[in-house]
This record gives sequence, C-alpha cells and structure tokens, in this order.
Amino acid sequence: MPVTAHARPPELSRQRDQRADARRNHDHLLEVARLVVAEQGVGASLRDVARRAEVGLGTLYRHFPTREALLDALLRQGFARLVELADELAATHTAVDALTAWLRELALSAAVYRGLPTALAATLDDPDSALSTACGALRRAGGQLLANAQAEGSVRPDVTGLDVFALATAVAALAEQGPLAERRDHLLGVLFDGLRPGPPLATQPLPRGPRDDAGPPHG
Amino acid sequence: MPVTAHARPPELSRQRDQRADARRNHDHLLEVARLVVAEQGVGASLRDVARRAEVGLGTLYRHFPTREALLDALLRQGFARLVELADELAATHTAVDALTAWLRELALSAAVYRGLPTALAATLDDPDSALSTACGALRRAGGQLLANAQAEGSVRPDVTGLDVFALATAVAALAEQGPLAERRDHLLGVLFDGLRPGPPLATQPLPRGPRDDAGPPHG
DNA sequence: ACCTGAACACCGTTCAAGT
DNA sequence: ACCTGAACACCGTTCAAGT
Repeated sequence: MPVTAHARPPELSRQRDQRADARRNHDHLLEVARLVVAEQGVGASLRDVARRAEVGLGTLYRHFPTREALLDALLRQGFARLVELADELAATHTAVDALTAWLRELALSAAVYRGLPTALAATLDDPDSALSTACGALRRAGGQLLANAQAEGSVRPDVTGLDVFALATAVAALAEQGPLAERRDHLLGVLFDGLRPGPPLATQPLPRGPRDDAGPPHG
Repeated sequence: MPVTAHARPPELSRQRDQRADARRNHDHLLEVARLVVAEQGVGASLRDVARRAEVGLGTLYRHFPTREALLDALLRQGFARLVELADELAATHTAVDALTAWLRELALSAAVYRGLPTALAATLDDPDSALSTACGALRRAGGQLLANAQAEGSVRPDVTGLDVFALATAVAALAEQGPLAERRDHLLGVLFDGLRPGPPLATQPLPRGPRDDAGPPHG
C-alpha cells in the first residue's frame, strides 16, 4: 500500500490544496458570518454577509453552497464539544444527572443564534441537510446518555433519543420568546420530570379524535 | 339612555357600513387566503393571495393591514370554539382530564396551518400583534383549566398558564417535522406527565452555568 | 370610499465573463 | 482555480392616481 494520502480527512486536505486567496476568503467569510448571524439570527441576509466581507456574492456561494453549509461551519466546533461533553458527563455523573445536564447544555448551545433551535428541529425532517449529519452525532451522543438512564430504570423506557432531542430544542426555541427566557430552566425541569417513570397524569380519554367539522379549508 | 347603537360589536357594524364591493372583496380574500395558507403555511406569499383573488395588492393590504391581521381573521372561529370547549370540558370531565384534553385540542388546532404553532409561540413576545389578543383569550381559557387542576392538587403548582400554553404549541411545532408527526400524542403525554406533582427527576447540579469560553462571536 | 398597480427596496440563486 | 457582479425571479410595503 502506498503511504501517500490514504487517510487524511478530505476537508483538511482540501484546505491544504486551496489557493491562498481562497483560504483567506473562506476564513474571513466565516468570521463575518459569525457576526452577522449573531446580529440577525440564522435567517441572516447572505447578501449582507458577502457585502460586509467585501467579497463577491458568488464567492460566498462557492465556499458555502447553502445557508445550512454556512451554519454547519459556524457550529462545527460547538457541536464537537457537546459530543465530547456527553462522554465526560457519563464518566463523572449518575446516568440521570448526566442526561439532564447534557440536555440543558444542548438547549443552551442551541440558543447561541436566534432561530437556531427551530433550525435544528427542522433538521429532523430532511436528512440531506448540511446540518443534519452534525445533528445526527448530537442525537447519538444524547441517545447514549438516555439509554444509560433507561437501563438503570430511572427514566421511562418509552421515550427515544429523537424525542428528548426534539423536546430540548423545543424548549430552547420557546426560551427565545421574551417572557419565557427566564423560565427556561423551569421548562426544562417540567420536561425532565416528564421523563420520570410512573403512571400517566391523565386517564387520557381523548374526548374525540380529529374533528370532522370545520377543517382549515372550509371552516 | 338612547337605544341606538349602544352595544353592537364594532366589527359587525363596520361590516354593515361597508360598500358592497368592499364586503365582497373582504370575503373573497379570506376564502382565497385560506387556500393559499393551507398550501404554503403561515408564511404564504401575500402577493399570491391577492393575485389568486384577482384583486389589487393594495386591496389586500387595505382589508388586512398585516399578515397577522389576516391570520387572525382566518383563525377567529376556531379560537372561539376552543374557548368554548374549555368550559364544556370543565363541566363534563375531571379537572386533570379537562386540562389535558384541552391542551391536546390546542395542539391539534395549532397544526391546521404549517408554521402556525411557531407563530402562536412568537405571539408571546409582542403583545401588540393582531394575533396576541386572540391568544390572550386562549391562554386565559387554558389557565382556568390549569388552576382547577392545581386547586385539586393533581397538577404541580409551579407551572403557569403561559408555561402550558407554550409547551403545548411547542409540541405542535415539533409534530410538524416528519418523523415526529406520529409521536405527537406521545410527546404530549411526556409533557403532561411533567405536570405531575412529585420530586424532580434530577438532583439538578447543573455542572456549570453559561460557559465562559467560546461564545458565538469568537468561537 | 374603495380599488389599482407601478415603484421602491430588498431577497436568494445562477452563471457568463474575467483574472 | 477562483472571483466578480449583473441578471433573473421573486418578496413585502407604500402611495399617487384613478373610479
């Protein structure tokens, strides 16, 4: 087997081969994007990013073909840290505390950019998104913590990693609304307590299914 | 006291005074809007609405000065029905079942248009929105059911009407994502179980507060 | 009193032309 | 190999001109 270029991560090698101006543009674009997204949220104007980076609009699209590719680059480090954190917490805390602490960190991390919690939840829909592979790693990390707690019997067995990931980001999304910001930890507490095993709150008669009268197009 | 025009709802009287063509445009616009919003979600193109209603763009804006005013008109009936339903459930079910059944209906109703759950949650932020007064009535109705259940001691006392309203719409928003659609009732069940009184799941050490390293602008 | 649609200031995305 | 920016097809919103 030849020794040359057999296992170097493709991203890194691509960066190596880049022309100097391309590499400079890439990095500068990322810096500026971080500022603009911090200001305007994940729906930030891409034109603004290119403008403030003093770069042609096509250059932005060349380096980040889609908005989610840009977000992915912006979030890569923080996501990696979260994945590591899962292992650290698993090693240092009880299963339940590791799970809840990690989910809280997930909610905090999702709040770094306005609209990100919703964007992460939207990721669940199309697995082709540039963000969704990164989210997959997050979900696996959280799923492991969940499985640990479930194996102990301290968390109800009928919730999935998808469930808790979605619920945590949903709480993060709610906390973006002004009056709920300070209740974030409280809402997370309600969510966590919903994970306790035990009899359900309601006898769940569900008085009727989807109403047959007055649907959206004609009511 | 004069008998003339002392308590007629202003909306109805305004409709009375309208010119015939105005009234026709108003109603037709509403019909078309219902279709377009059903197709495209709450972010639907207002231009499309005017176009398909075969009406000048300014006419749409005259009748519905903002997107939320249009949504409000679209949702008025369903919201009124939900408020009534709260009383009906309170009269016919236990406090807990009335609360959970109503919250489930809220989540179902919020799902009639794509993006509506998020729009309802966003309402909590600015009380000046055309939707927020309608949401206020919803929250009051739900808050009463919650208070009933809390008075019984069957629901934890440290949640507010705002909390449960927000959480229910958040679950509705999650259920818009494909893989979670069929888990809507399950997620609601987790939420409801989070309302049970009792000791918290975690001892909540919250290993560290907001991280001091790697914030959004520089990490 | 109401309707109309052009005008304005924005978008995202693509792609021929340059270097 | 990479950058540029005009071009295209959309938006929401306003407002002078019409009837």
